Amino acid sequence: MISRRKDYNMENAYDILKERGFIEQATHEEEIRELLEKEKVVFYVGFDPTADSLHVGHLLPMMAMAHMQRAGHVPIALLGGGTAMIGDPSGRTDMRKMLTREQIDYNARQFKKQFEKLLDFSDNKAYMLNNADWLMQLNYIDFLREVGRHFSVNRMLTAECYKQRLETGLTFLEFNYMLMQSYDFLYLYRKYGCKLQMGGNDQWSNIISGADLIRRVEGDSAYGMTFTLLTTSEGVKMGKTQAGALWLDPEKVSPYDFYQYWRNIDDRDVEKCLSLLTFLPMDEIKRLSSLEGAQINKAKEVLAFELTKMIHSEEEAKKAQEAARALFKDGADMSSVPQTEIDAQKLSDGMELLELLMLTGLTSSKSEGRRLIQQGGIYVADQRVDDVDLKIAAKDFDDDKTLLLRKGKKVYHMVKLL
RNA sequence: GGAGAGGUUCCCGAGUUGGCCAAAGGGGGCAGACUGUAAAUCUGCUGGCAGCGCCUUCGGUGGUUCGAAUCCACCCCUCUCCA
Repeated sequence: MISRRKDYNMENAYDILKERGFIEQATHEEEIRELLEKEKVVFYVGFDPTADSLHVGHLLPMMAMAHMQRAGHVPIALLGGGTAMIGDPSGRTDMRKMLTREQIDYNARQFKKQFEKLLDFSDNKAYMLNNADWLMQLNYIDFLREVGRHFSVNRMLTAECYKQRLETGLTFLEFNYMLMQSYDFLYLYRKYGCKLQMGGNDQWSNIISGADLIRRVEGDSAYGMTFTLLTTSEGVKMGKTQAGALWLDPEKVSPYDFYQYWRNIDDRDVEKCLSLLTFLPMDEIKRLSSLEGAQINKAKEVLAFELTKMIHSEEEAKKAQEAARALFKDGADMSSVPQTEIDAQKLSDGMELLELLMLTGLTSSKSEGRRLIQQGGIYVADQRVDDVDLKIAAKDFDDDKTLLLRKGKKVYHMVKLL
């Protein structure tokens, strides 16, 4: 059993994904394995371009694509610019907002930068496409005649993805989503020879119907696979923070905060995250995640470092790690702690701490700050504050004109005097 | 188009004999204790502001009233059944 997988070069991409826990369902497990063994396979994953950055939820499919590419296959990142104009009803209770072409194009450029961290787009080793390019010019009658006739409404109605919406209501607009997405697969099959679609588990129905369409229209086999949902041990989607999603864009979530997110994950999620979100070899992951008690913190550091390095850069990862160590242990460099610069003039007759807290974004209102102080949750230069009306003046700053604020145990913010 | 049900604070969800409702309860979130920058547990907080008072909030707009989330009118939206 163990020796079977000594030779990593021979490893099948399917086995890698399987071993690392990516795969939830597959249409034809054995056939897919074989296909990946024999051929250079073009495959695609759809992404919804409604936000201006990818987030942690996208990381899992991105990693899967990267593993596949490393094994010699060709990923297509398909942006749903056209389907975004319809909105996928799968598992949703609300209708999705519609975006303009300009917004989608802008988002696409942001996505591309982030994809490039993990995928190599040179020499057609990967593609990024937008389905608006072919969906927008479809002719309704032609489409119905070519694609629509292959879909049975009876069967669609029994599809899992519509179950919920059948109870709460589903518009015809959204009902069409499945046809659009199936057509995408067909289009990619014809144009790029794409034979495999992967996606989140909520896409299962759409994926199967696309593969079916290819079988019917082209008489060739097409396959589908869905990924595990990246959830915390609590069963909640990973990557939700109080501020919203954990974005990959450093403008939206600083590398330090990104690092800290992973540094702080639940013990029980360490192994899963390491195997799904890093390229570390499995035996190393096994070793790290079997660490006991406080030792597991080492594994969390590795996880945080690896991920920050991959998404941002090795330099940012180092800075974040040093900053974190400096704050929580005793170290030197604090340059990466989130920082706010403030004009010395504003402090000339002292500024209320409550106001400073708001300036730094540590609190969103004075009431909140007041509450935190009353509960002993605010520290200035490592001293717990007990006076709600405390004023901060220039003399409170260090020699290097900085002042460290802290909220709770681990939210730090540096104020720098100008 | 017809008949019903409903839109409440971050979410779910009470509240409709008009005042005692900034609005029960739960969830989530934040903070404190405990710890390992973890989990579990316990405690507190959870609309805003120049804190015992004031201001904005219960789909929208007007109205009745000393006073409305609660009553009336019109409008918007959602769902269910019928066509």
